[in-house]
Amino acid sequence: MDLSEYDLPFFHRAGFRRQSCTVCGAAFWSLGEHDRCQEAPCRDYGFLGKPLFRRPYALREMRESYLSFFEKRGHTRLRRYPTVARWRNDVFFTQASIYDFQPWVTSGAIPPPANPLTISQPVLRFIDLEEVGRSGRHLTLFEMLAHHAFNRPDHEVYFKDRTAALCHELLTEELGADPSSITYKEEVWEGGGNLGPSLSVGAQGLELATLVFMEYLRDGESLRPMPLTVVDTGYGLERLTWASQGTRTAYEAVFGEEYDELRRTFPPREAAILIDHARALNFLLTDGVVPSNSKAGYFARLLLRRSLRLLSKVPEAPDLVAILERTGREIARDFPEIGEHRDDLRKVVEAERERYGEALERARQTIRRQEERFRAEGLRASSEDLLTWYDSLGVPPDVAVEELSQPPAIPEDFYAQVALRHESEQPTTDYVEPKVELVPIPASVPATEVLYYLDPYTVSFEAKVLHAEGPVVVLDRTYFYPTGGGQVADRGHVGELAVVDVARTGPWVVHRLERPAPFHAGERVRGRIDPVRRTQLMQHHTATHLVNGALREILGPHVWQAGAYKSPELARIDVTHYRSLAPEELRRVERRINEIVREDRPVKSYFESRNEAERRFGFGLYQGGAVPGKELRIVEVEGFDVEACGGTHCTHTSEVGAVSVLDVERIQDGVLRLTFASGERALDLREEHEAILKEASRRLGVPVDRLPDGIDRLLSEVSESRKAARSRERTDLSSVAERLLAEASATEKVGSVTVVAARLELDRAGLSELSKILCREEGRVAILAGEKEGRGTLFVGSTAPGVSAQALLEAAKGRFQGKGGGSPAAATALGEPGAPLAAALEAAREAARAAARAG
RNA sequence: GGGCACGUAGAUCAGCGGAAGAUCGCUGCUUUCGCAAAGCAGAGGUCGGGGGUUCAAAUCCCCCCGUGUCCA
Repeated sequence: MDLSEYDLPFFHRAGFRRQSCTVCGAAFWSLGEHDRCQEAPCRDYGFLGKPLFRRPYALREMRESYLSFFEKRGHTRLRRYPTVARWRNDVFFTQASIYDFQPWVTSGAIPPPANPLTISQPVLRFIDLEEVGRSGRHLTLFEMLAHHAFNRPDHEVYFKDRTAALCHELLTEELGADPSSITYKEEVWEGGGNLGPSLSVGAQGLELATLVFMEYLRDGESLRPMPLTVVDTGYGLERLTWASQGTRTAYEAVFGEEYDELRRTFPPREAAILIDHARALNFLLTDGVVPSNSKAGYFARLLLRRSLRLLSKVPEAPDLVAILERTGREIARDFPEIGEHRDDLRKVVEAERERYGEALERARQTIRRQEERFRAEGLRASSEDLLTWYDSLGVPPDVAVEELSQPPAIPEDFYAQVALRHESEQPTTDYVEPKVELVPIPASVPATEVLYYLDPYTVSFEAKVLHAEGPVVVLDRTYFYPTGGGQVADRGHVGELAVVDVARTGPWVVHRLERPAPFHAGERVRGRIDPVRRTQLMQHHTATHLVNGALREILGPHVWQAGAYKSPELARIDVTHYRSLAPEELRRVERRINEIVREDRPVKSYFESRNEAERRFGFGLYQGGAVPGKELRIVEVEGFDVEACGGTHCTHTSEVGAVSVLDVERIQDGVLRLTFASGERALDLREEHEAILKEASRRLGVPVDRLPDGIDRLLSEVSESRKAARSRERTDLSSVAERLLAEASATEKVGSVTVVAARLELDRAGLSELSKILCREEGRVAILAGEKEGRGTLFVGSTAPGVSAQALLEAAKGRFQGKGGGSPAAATALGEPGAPLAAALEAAREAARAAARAG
């Protein structure tokens, strides 16, 4: 990064001097004289006991000062975005305020909701988990105070100079920090293919903020300027608060009384972890994360289980739910949505607590059994076993040790060793939906006017061709709905050509035709949309909202949409829920959906300002993910369900027709998938299912309503007859056995041993069964030969002491080129085709005689 | 998304290349006025599903399904 990037007029105006840190070597700007930058680890904390600012601020006060400071300076204050980044698939959580605007706003695809803007965004940093409670300053969740500006070539808001000036004004004039104590360290920021200069703002050993200026696109080795430059600032609310109070750790400053209360029962580190996790969990659970074993849910589980472990170690510890609610009430003063669904949150936590208990109990049993086995072999559990048990059973090492009579030492770096185990794992790259290849549209082509929101029932329209290249056509206006929001694209015709796909790219709606288009720019064409398909898509999309609404109503507000798909044939929705759906619950959901359908409620679709919509409907709007932009398209099923949604919808619930839920599966721990159909398709499927039932009933000769009984009867008949066949077979073999024992040619006594040898028409299994019957008594040797497809089988069984079936087989198998083996009790071999089976039988018999005489 | 573990009788699990087992529960008998208990006897298994290797697979290999867990 070029030096001039940091050489801001503001620094010169205000009298800053560029210096360099003798410890880390970085260059920084300051009004004061410093031999090192004012950030850890280059210098120690200087504000402990000597607050950095004019006066102590509570967390709330600090947030308010910041936001109103920027409001007064022309910024629009935004409400927080969810902590779960549903609108992105590269991360699970919102890890910085700029995440709220990536990728659509930062790429320039969509205008920002306000410009410039300021926000306090709760963000999660699981990377710091181990530092929580230890460093005194790390938190799993913290609020990133930020102001952002998005500069287009035609509209420059502000960039580096004003950002630095605002920062300095805030810290010194507004908050009252000593101007000479602050250092602005030069750094380079890079992420997501973008990069730019940044300034790290430190004072008295604490990093207070980072001012990032996204300016370049990385293109291999070279840099290209971004069309849109972005001011991305981030101030740590908790750090500013801490610095203003100068308490020993950030936890005292941030959590105040709540922390003190926990300190009465727990050591500082544990108290900090508990309260930190409680805060993070309140946000996570409110934003719709359900604890599970993968993805975002895993992190909620991690926090819950860590908390439960800590609490279980102290008998007089308060209940986890109580801690969560206490913390939740405090947060709700600033974020009212937290704690709106306290009962629901409790259910989720209780479910997880129960599952953890079960998992631990199972694991304990496994460990106990394992240890018994070790003991039997004269071994003992190693620390390696502790790792394996943690990895595969989820038992923390201290719990595992409780179960062992001779426990190994728990390694100091236990969790580092766990990490080591996972180091070599290579995540397979996600399957990426192949994109329809689209010819790039020249920038000179004007934007398409989107009409499908005006009236979803219009299926025929006139438009002007703006651009046609190969099979691709862009019109000045269109009613064709492009793929989006889980709804597949419309089909139909433009002119005489069939439309095979419709996609949105930038400001255009692109129609892809079955073959190259004969159109030329300026020509007027008629667009016709396949009305049946469109109707089914509308029904399925509206039905999806009904299903979602009913699930939230019946199961609780922890239910969030985790994905959806609507085709003309079927629709499905994935939702978060902490266990599988009971048949009774499913029935209630289905009934409720169809009740709403019958009530013929209006379904209103309209645009509304984001702030107003959020105020009226809350965060539940973002079922399909947070949608950027000043305006949201709201789809409201009156009195039942409201979502921000871009799809085409029916205008009354009765148009949806009967909704039939076809299947519920647990596609992942914590996520259910419901597949359903509505309208005509639901009837089709009902008919298909009925036809299948009727056919089954016909074939079974049982009325439809008695099918289950009929199947039961059939199954038990099968099992009865199987048993009967087996017992008949045994009886038959028993009589064969008796016959053989009575026949002098087959049976002979050699000392105390009875040797039975015979050739039979039996396969290997038959020979084995017969041998078993013959060998029910002690002192028997059975030598049985059978033949199948020209290959002889020899089976030897023995209960005679000193006569090994295996040895007899060994003596005989060479005679018929047999391959095989076995145990002293039973052995068998298969010969080559045509090899002399009789000779092998005789050899075995001879060997048996010899062995019996010897024994 | 990936790693690891697990899936065997109604339940909990053992067996981990050579003839499917234990404990509890269940049924019957003995005993008892009856119950509990005890003793004896017995029923109960496509060893998750599908391929493969082998003379032989619950056991080894591959794929799939399900469950648990750890990691992102």
